Amino acid sequence: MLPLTLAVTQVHNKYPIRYIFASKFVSRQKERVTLADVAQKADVSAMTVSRVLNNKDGISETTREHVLSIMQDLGYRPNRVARSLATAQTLKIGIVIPSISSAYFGAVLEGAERVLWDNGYHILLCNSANSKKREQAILDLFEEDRVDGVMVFSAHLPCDQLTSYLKKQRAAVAVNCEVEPGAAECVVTNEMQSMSLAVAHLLKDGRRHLGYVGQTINSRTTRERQRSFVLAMQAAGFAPDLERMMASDRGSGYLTARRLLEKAPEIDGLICFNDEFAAGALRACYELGRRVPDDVAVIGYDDIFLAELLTPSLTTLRLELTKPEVGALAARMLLERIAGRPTQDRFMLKHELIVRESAP
Amino acid sequence: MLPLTLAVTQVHNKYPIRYIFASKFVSRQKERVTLADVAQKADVSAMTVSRVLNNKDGISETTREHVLSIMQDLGYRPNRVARSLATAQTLKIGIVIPSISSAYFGAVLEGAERVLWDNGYHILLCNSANSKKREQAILDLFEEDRVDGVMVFSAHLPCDQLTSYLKKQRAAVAVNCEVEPGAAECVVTNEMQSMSLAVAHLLKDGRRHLGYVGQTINSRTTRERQRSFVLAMQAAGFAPDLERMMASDRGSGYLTARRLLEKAPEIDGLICFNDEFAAGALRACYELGRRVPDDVAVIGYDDIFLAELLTPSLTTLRLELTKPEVGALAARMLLERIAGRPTQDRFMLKHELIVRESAP
DNA sequence: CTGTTAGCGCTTTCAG
DNA sequence: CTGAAAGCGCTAACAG
Repeated sequence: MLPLTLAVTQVHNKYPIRYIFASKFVSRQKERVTLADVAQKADVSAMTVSRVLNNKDGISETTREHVLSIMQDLGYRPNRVARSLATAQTLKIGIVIPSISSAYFGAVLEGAERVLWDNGYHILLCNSANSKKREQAILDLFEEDRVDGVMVFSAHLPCDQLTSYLKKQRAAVAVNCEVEPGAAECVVTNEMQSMSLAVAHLLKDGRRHLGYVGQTINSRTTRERQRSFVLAMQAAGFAPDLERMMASDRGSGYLTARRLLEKAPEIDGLICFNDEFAAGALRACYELGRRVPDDVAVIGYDDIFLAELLTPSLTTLRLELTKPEVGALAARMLLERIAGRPTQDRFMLKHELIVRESAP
Repeated sequence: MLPLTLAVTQVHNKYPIRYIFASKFVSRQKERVTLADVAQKADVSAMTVSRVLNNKDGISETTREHVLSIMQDLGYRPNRVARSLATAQTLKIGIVIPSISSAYFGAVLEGAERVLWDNGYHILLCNSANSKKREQAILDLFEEDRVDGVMVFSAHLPCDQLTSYLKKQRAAVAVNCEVEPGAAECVVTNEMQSMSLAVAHLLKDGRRHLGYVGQTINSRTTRERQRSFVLAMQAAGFAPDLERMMASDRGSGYLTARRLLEKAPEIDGLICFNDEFAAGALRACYELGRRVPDDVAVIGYDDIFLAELLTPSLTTLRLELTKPEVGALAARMLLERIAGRPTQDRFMLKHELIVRESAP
């Protein structure tokens, strides 16, 4: 399509490490001013420049000013790569996320980024694209990058594997993952509590035929949410009715809801894995001539930005923390751990029900 | 709120570089197997190990197998920091994005990540949070990180400053930014073309009182889209009517549309900066009792995932490339440039009008 | 086919 | 208060 051919790069999988041999035709690093250049021009030792750079005590004010002005003149920028090698600290955090483009993870990431940036850390971001293999490859590479810590969101790796990968890292925080305690700090949502809220809300309204529009992607949240639906229904005295549960992958909330409603037309209440699925469900109801909320009530999860703008506006389960706050919390926990201070190692977050038009 | 106190870190702004002095109480790097360890155990020189690692020719099969097995045994992972220092290549790309959580940028980012990962590059991601100061700080830090290239999306820095920052980088691609040619490759949208499509579509429908719901955030796209609206209206023979244009920042598309409709009730067609704004406009129409599209037609930009799920489904301007494709294109251009092969240095992308219910 | 030497640009450590 | 020497873990450039 595009007039671009790429440098040939090869991935060698026989290696214990995933190693990519990049093209040789790479332009060399630009010539850059080094600390030694500054030292020479300022007529002091490299160490003096280094001390000024790191704001160490025991430097006379005159020398300091002098060195600083030379740094200015030369447009000196310290080389963090060299610095990292010498100090065994990279000031980088590796983040693994199942999907960058999801509204949910994007918002969480934003909160984490803010906290990390404010504390001098940079983010190395990788998208696992909902693949276990890639999660493993990414975590391995983070080890090679010698990141100071990693954050994992909604991992697909099973508990034992994830645990062993995280143990190899300097510090780790897992958000909505299953990990053995000790391997990483952990932020998780209380899925049973939230699902109970939703189910109770629909039942108290006199609805009796609830359906669940789930997601198939393999993660703690998808599993727990589905399991909780069954449990909550049972707790309310209903036999689990698998006919009224249907799951599919991202993007097909609309189709799934539509098939579900066609298969089980008696359904009068739908709980959807997230707000995007719920939006699809609203559309499906509309097309099938089912009025919302009169015929079918719809509840989503996450309270995304558009939830209150939909018509009817969406009743949804909102986390007690905003999504950026969740990211920020996880980031703060990671920083604590990097600093060697142990913190509470498991945060459990609740949802609250935001009642709007789709399920009053 | 949370039982967490942070390691005290300070940002010193008097320095020419933004330098953060992190806490001293940082846990040291885990003891790790080095290349020298492997060499010793395998009873070969470091260079032999290095050659095996890099898949160089001129190694006997036996030695290679032997070294590989020792690497396995020891669980060796090469240190990319050291490698970067020695080779002056980091295999990292710095990305500056105005907002991670926006559906638009998230999708673009995802495409870029995929291409970069496939070619062995990692992403250093920073959120400029729509701040010029932060953009500058980020670009400075990318220089210190010695990234192999940078990608900038919808920068806020004015053309001349952005140009000078990008010139200092090894390679750069700017997406929807104004940059002097040569400083960076560039992918931009043709705003005049797209706005003309939208305006023509509404006018041919007999509508005469068009309004524009804009965004105030300072970027090429916001400026161009607004300017194009005026120009397109003039070209169609209407005097520019500033009364029918209103802009606000992110999140308040609903409010802006509402105020606009109250101020200029004769409006029968709205063009909105993006689909989220358009969703707000739909809601505003609903609340004001204006039927869409009968009383007011609404057009958005981007064709986000939810656009066709809204009721009425949204007529919108979709780029000829999907958002991930835009990211992927930009990433490929960057890789070409890193490889030293010059490519076309400006891509101009068109929009097409996706006609749905909100403006048939 | 394999080894030796000398850095990459910074910081740690020890002297003065 | 400042400097000299050694090294972080790897690779480039020569030898052999």
